[in-house]
Amino acid sequence: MRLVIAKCSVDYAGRLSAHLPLATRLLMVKSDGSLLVHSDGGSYKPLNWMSPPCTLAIGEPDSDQADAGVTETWKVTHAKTGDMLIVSIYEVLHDSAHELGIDPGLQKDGVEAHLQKLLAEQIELLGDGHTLVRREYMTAIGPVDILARDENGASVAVELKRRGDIDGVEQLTRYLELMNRDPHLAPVSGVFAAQEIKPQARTLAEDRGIRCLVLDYDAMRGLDNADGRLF
Amino acid sequence: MRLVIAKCSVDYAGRLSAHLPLATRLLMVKSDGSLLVHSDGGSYKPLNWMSPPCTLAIGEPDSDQADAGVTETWKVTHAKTGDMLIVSIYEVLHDSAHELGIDPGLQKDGVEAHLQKLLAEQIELLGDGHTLVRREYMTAIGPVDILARDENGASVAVELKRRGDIDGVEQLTRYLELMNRDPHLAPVSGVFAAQEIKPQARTLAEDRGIRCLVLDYDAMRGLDNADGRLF
DNA sequence: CGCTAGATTTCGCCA
DNA sequence: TGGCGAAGTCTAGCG
Repeated sequence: MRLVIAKCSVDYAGRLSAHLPLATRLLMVKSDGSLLVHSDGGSYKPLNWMSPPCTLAIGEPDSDQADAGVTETWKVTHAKTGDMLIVSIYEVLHDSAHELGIDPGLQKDGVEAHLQKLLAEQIELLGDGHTLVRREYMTAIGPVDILARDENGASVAVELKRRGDIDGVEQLTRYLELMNRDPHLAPVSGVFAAQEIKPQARTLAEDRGIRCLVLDYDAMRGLDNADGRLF
Repeated sequence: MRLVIAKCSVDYAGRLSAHLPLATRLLMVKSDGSLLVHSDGGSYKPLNWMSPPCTLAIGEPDSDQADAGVTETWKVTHAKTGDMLIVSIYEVLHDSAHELGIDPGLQKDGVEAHLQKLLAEQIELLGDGHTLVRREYMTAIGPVDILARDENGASVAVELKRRGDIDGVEQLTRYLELMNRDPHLAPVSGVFAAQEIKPQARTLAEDRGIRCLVLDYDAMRGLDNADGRLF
């Protein structure tokens, strides 16, 4: 990665035309040739950029540009789309290159995983007297998100989704069918829990005797995090 | 703006939880306190970030972290939402600060607006003998991009898009349905004009008797702008 | 100030 | 690989 702080103007011609007047900016050249033009504010979005795959060609200014004070021009082209980004550099204030290597990438703790953890901790959200048996309860056709017991000790299988769609109801139905054949577990009732449950999914679930539970993620997180669990 | 290249790991807790394993990355601290964590690839989107308004606090690692090799910790908090970004720095490879000043900002030449202007000027692109009635012709359900007349004086409604998708065809269909109920206008034919028309959209449009017109933006701009404003 | 629609959106999933 | 939907979306216009 190469970092250049320079007084420059920028022109983009591609899906639209855009122009950045002369100012001091950060030019970030990534190892794939892509270029980001950042100002010292705003959001994470650059003022202008070129996405990979693209190629950077550094050239001399023509006489007109040289007269105007341009010392070098960067031309970034996207081979496929023909998009073009032209940076006219007037003064370089900083220039450094760095070897970063390949990034292992972001690990997102998906909302579903987090919801599962939170619901396991707040199992009473299923109803008074409910107790957790275990998360990821294994069955022959895959893990049930949460297995619990209700106030009478009867088994409750919970399928968790961020968005409750018909697929999730079908999935839970299969688990319930299987688990209800196991005399150690039966009778097993089902709870379909999600931040948002689609009307079709709710209709299908209730038709099959599966209870629907809409979860308030923020509230659950707030409860869990009131004492500052993470840091 | 402060630029730091460092071996670091990053944790984010806010609307979601995310973790970046130890690797060398660019940390960009903008003058509004916001932080961007960039890798040497990908798109313009940072691996992780904190949007302004937020505050950066640099602190010492605790003993556990120090044992693990952490030399300093950055804690960026968003006062309003409570979002938190924690950067654990293991080694600083580069550190520089730069005064950039306020950026004058991007000047965009919008494409759809520009296309509309260009097509209005080059209305004969619709076909020989076509004449412009007006741009943004108002109807009860919104403005039609361009209303024209064909060589026989019959009304032509034009829907303009940068990329022609099914939505645009639906939109034009609604306009046509409405306008064809107006005896002053009927019969109104439709033209779906875009720089690029998706096959599905073309099929739908032609099935409804709507003509498709692919526009060559560069050629249109070239005609309009023969003196070459940009390059 | 909240809502809405567009974005040079980008990103990820799934068919 | 293309289409579709979500995003820690961001951003600008408008009521």
